[in-house]
Amino acid sequence: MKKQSYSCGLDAAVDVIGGKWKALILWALHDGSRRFGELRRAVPGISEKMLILQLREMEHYGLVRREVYHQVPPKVEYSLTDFGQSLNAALIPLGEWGEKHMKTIEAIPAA
Amino acid sequence: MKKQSYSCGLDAAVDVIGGKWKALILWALHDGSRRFGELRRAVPGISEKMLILQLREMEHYGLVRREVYHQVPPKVEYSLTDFGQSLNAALIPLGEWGEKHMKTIEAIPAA
DNA sequence: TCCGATACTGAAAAAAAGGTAAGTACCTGA
DNA sequence: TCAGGTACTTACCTTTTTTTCAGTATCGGA
Repeated sequence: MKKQSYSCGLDAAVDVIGGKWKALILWALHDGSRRFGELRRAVPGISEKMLILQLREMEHYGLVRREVYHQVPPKVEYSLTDFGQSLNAALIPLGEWGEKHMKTIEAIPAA
Repeated sequence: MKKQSYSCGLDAAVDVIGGKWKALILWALHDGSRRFGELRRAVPGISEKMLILQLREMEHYGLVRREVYHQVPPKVEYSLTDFGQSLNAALIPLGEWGEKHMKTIEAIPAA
């Protein structure tokens, strides 16, 4: 999930949001901070394991900020950093493209 | 590489350009048609197998057009369809984001 | 005292993706 | 006759990614 050098900007960007879930998590965070459990519900189908794994990676990349509230029961809030927000903004056209062509894409047989 | 339904447009788009190579191939085709061998050289590090696999998938999705010239030695040209071009356009901001932050991304340790 | 909620962690297995290397067919030119 | 170029195909193997599922700690409330 990490190359040493990139052939172009898109290459680098794909490396960062690569995988099945990161883009969706980023998206789910676009309107403010969310707790772990909220995110799990916001990203349908994701397992707890994957959610944490991806969040940790995104935190490592500086896309996401993690804030722990020492309470019981525990509370952890995730939010986008400026870097994360800039990436999210760059993803908007792609999201719109997908929205526009979703019908077409869904109609394509899997095999 | 194909879900039944998508939770949002980005979800669908990521499904379409998912994987290590599709975005790069799309990119390599943005300025006109290319032959198989040209593409292989244009996308550094890709194996012939992966290139064909991805091209076939993209053809299947209607992103790429394949034209065979019955000559010897054989000649096959790949180019973007309008659909492919629209996707490519949606990827431009992402490419620019990657370009802009490439230094930052490269500086992040892999582990 | 036991249950539930929260946010995780770890091991193991399954599935998907990618890599390597060899082989195919065809004609051309040496 | 034989190597060379093109565009693949096939089989096999390794790596990476994702899933599954059980388990941890804490405290409040029934």
